[in-house]
Amino acid sequence: MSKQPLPKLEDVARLAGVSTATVSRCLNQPNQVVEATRKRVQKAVDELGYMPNFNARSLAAKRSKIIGAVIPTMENAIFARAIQVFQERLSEEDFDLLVASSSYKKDVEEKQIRSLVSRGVDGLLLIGTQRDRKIYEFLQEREIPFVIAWSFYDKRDEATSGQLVGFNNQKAMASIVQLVIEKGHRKIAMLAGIKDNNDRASSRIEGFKAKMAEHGLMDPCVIECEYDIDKARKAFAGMRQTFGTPTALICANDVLAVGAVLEAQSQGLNVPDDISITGFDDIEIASIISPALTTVHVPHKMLGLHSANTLLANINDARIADDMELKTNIVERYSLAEPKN
Amino acid sequence: MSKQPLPKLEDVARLAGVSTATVSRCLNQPNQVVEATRKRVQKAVDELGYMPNFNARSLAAKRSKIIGAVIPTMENAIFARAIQVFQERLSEEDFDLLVASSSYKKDVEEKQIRSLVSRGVDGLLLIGTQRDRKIYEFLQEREIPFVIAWSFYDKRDEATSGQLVGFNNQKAMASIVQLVIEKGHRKIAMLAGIKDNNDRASSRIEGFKAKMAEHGLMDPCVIECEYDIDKARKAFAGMRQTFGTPTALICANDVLAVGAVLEAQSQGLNVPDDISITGFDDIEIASIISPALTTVHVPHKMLGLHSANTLLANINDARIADDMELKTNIVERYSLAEPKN
DNA sequence: AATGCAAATGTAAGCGCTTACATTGGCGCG
DNA sequence: CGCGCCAATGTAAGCGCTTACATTTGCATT
Repeated sequence: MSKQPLPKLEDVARLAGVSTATVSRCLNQPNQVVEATRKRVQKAVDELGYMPNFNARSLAAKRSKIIGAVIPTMENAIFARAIQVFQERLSEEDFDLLVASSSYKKDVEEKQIRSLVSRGVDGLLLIGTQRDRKIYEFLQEREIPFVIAWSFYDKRDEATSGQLVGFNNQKAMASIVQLVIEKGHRKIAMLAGIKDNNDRASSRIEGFKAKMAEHGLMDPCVIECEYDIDKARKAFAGMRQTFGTPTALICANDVLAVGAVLEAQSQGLNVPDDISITGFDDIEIASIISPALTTVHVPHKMLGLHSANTLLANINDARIADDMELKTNIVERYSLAEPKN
Repeated sequence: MSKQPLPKLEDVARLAGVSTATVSRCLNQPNQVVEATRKRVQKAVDELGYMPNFNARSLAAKRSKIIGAVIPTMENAIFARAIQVFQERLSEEDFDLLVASSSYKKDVEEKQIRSLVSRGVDGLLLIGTQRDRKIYEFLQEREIPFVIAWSFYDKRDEATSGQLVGFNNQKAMASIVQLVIEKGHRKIAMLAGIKDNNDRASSRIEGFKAKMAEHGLMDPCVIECEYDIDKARKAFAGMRQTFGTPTALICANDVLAVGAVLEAQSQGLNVPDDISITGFDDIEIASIISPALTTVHVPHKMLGLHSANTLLANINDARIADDMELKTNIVERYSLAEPKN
């Protein structure tokens, strides 16, 4: 059974007795075509089982109805969830989603961005602001709308064109540190994310340090660790050995916090009686682990939704939408308490 | 700053003093071009910052180097993880991934498949076998290679062309039910997934029922429930009210099991002393919740990887790769014990 | 030096659409 | 009844590549 040639626009035109231009209009700007012909064309389309060839369309029309997204990894629930909503929203507007993941690697991300642009994406979703200036220039030169999700800064670095849809990582982290300090903790350490090429991780560390300094707690212990439960366990174990055990451990995200909790418990520590541990993100595991984590709630789905809306606005109106700051809030559960000693 | 026209293949050809065909060959079959010219062309490419237009390429060459995937949802960690690996593998072969999610809806899935085909994808990843026969016909007619992940059956339904890369859901479920029965349980109920348009969910239910019947335990209680912790809690609560409390609850996946555990605990039941609860999938939360779940381990990443390999094989060799059955295994943790009474 | 052949390169016809511009036709109005 | 105008449709020129086929080149043979 060999592939019979698929019907093309021309075949539809012939069958309907109109020109290709009219068929094209029926498909793309139906209101420019009078009802009678539109119906005739529709009939021909149905009869032939015609489906447009999007590559040809993209080539001729110079728009692809494809949005590209480069995220660090889909294994991280926070991105998966946001991407899911992002995609659903785009789908409503007949855009499809080309995804790539960079595994947090700068050069991989750059390659992927270029590849997506080569594919003629109409817009791009990126995570965080930290990347080579030349990439921003590249995108601007080609006039590709893009939004940067997850980060938000009050003052913009000029280099980052594109729209920001995110939250202030530094402030959010500072707020939970503030809470921990208010509970009476002084010996506080941080289990942080890897800050290389990751402005969210850096900002959270800054937020921690700044708030500590504000209370006269200088040079606190900060250990960077990859996003992984087991690595977090080891990192926490190492921290205890090297720096001793803090009364409170601030984690840059819930996965690290879960690792720390698990390790603390297996080392015979009671959370929160012996050590308080806080998370960041408020993903599912935060409320499943026992004790449930006191953590910073991040509106992941909102991030996905607003990123989509902002991007669509920029594509359709060619008018630059505003940056959007989303709010986080602390959800207090049971992993944070006043220090016992 | 208006968009200056991007360099095209012709510009490169002119600058390098060769024909467009040669440039094209340099890019696609470099070994057909002699070293000297190749270098000259490369220089021109670099100088102009030339990037090929993939839409034009796809149109002319009739292959897009894009793979499509339609999954139920990315919010489900099992799919997200598999897709991540799938994408990484494709990326190695310079394929990009167009993803769509169907939210478990049959008609949405169909629409997305058609859209992806319109985009000219070179291959397709689908989840599970259960869909309209006409979709299979559609795909076959157009000779689009596709693999169906997550399901595996010893005997193939003829309608499902495409390759299967999955595991036998029925057998896997039967094996854990067997274990539960061996522990001495007789009053066993199941918290199942929604089986509409979902052969994995159906198979797991069948596996449960068959194994129960094998031990003379007829008409066991089976309640279907959406993939959601809170809904699982309510479903379990409802089950207790209507059918009483089983000594063991088999859940169709870990998310449902976690919901059941949480609800059981909040109703004052001890897991596993008062009730044993088993999961399925072995995702992260299975080992984080306390008690950690005894569950069926599914090799999600393998699923993603082998799906990619199978698909690539079918695309490149135009030779149909074999179906692939992956093995699951039971991981015993602490949520299953012998019944006390 | 003439010959043959394969390897390297060039020529040009599409791939299936969109859209600027040209043409047609219907209708209100003087 | 003829004119002008606008809405509906048609014509045809690309969009930026790939590739079948034609041509040229280089080189080993005789």
